[in-house]
Amino acid sequence: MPERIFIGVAWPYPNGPLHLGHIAGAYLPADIFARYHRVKGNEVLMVSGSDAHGTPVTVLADKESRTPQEIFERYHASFLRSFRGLGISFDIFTHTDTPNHAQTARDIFLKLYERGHFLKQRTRQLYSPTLNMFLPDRYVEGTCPRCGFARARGDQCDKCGSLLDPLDLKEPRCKLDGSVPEVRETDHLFLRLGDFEERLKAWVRKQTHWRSNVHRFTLGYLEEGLKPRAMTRDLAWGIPVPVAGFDGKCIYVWFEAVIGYLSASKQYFQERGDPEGWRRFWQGPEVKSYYFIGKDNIPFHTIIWPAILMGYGGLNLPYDVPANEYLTLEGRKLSTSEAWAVWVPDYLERYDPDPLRYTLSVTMPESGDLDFTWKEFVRRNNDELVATYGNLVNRVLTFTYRNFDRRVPRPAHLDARDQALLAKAKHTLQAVDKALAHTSFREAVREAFSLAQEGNRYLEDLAPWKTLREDPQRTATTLWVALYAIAALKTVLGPFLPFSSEKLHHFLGLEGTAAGAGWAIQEPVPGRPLREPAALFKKLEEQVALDERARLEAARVGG
RNA sequence: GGCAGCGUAGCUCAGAGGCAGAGCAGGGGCUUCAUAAGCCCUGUGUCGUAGGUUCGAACCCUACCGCUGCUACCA
Repeated sequence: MPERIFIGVAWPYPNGPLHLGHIAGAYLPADIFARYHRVKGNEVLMVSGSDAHGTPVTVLADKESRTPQEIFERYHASFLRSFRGLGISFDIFTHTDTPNHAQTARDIFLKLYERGHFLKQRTRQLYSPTLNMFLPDRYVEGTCPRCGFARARGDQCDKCGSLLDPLDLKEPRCKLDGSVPEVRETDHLFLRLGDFEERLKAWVRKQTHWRSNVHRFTLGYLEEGLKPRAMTRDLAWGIPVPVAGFDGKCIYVWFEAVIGYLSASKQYFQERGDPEGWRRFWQGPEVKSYYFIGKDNIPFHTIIWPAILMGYGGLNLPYDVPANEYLTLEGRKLSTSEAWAVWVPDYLERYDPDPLRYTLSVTMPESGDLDFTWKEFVRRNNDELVATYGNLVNRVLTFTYRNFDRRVPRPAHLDARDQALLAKAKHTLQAVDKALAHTSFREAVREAFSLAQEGNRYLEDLAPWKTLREDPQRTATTLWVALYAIAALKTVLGPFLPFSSEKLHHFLGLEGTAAGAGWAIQEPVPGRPLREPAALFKKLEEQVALDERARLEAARVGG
């Protein structure tokens, strides 16, 4: 029976192009998961969009003397190209600057307001008269009142480690333009998260299928107690607060960004003339909703978003939040400001998508931070994709194509050795299935590759190039079995390597697409014509690793 | 300061109470269908340090050392 799977993926800030960290942390695992469920015949809705509002966008806009609108549109377009190039298969990738989203966000905000979940509080904050804006804590620096360190941040002193209130800083300066901020009073609406604390605790305790890092982090967070949290900001760029007396203020970007999951779902179905269709992915116990995010987003998805949903009512809470840890690059944390990153648009100019998808799948930071290096990338491409998988496919297909009239050979008696490989292929289909269902992507791809290795061993044992002359029947059988293993590889690697799986599907003489062929091994049909094979992957020069490493170092700023 | 994570073979990492593992690199051999690809053989590690619990500890507990991240506006 088909399942229904909702997949929400982190909403990127459109203040720069996507880099490998974004892909490994959220978009690739979400895409693998979506493709896996689609090929199994399950109904999938995978959504995300640009988080158009928020300070990072306005800061960049100021810096470049452009409007936030221009900035977000530029990078939103870039995101769409990156996803297309990498084969990240969103059903919809929208943004938060749409009337539909604003209306959805206002509706939820007002509902919580009417139900008394908001608290009005007057706060004193630093205001920059030159920038005409209230300054976020991190954009203020000054002298630490405890230890006298001259460059303490607004929220914390990096020297003595004290947590600070920016109002306590001596000689505060604005980090953006160096001006001296002044103190101003301002009213904000605070969401009383405490209203949901007990329900959240009870709910989280039951989510024993969550990854342990996510589960523990969330429980620890809840144990500390939930304080009211400001859900409005003194900003001009965003969704205006729909409550009287809050003119000139906007809804906190995180409050409305998570609502994007819902508004994007509505938009998707509206565009298909089925305005109520979204309900099938948001209501009812038969739908499972997964949220693929980086670890820094955990509390927003396991506490704040569920709290909002509880307050609103009638919609499903997350089923799982398989948050990833961080990908580091050549041993160092990725940093946009220091330009220490591999940008997706750059990557796609020079290389194919599947090698990156493969390397990141194997190096996915599921349980701890993991390091990406260009040397490993080149090695995995050459030793694993080209030599193990690509070469297996190539040697079997070219040998069959040349010696068996360009058709699938007819097998004779299957002996124990043949049966063993067929069994291994079937077992791999199940093992990968199980690993993917549990969002264990590294394990899944390892399982899949062990079949490729087994396939090479099988060929080595049976040596069809030796038996071709004296025993064509034996040779035909060997090749048929090998083709079977390759057909299995095409299926199990499809979610990871969609582009090469489609190629292989074509070479095998199959009609339609690999993505539409089901989670099953397409048994080779004797006599069916094969198509002329070509290499699935390109070998990369060792020099590539050195060049790319040098390119990184050259681009690096500061640090 | 608080919270979290990490420290296992030359390198990158798995493992999580019961004889220390994989891949890569290095060494030796076989093969030639294949993108000079493939296959086999080859691992002497105080599992960060010091204690503790246990018949038994990389694994659990405590302390310490080192590294990292987060601390609520850069995944």
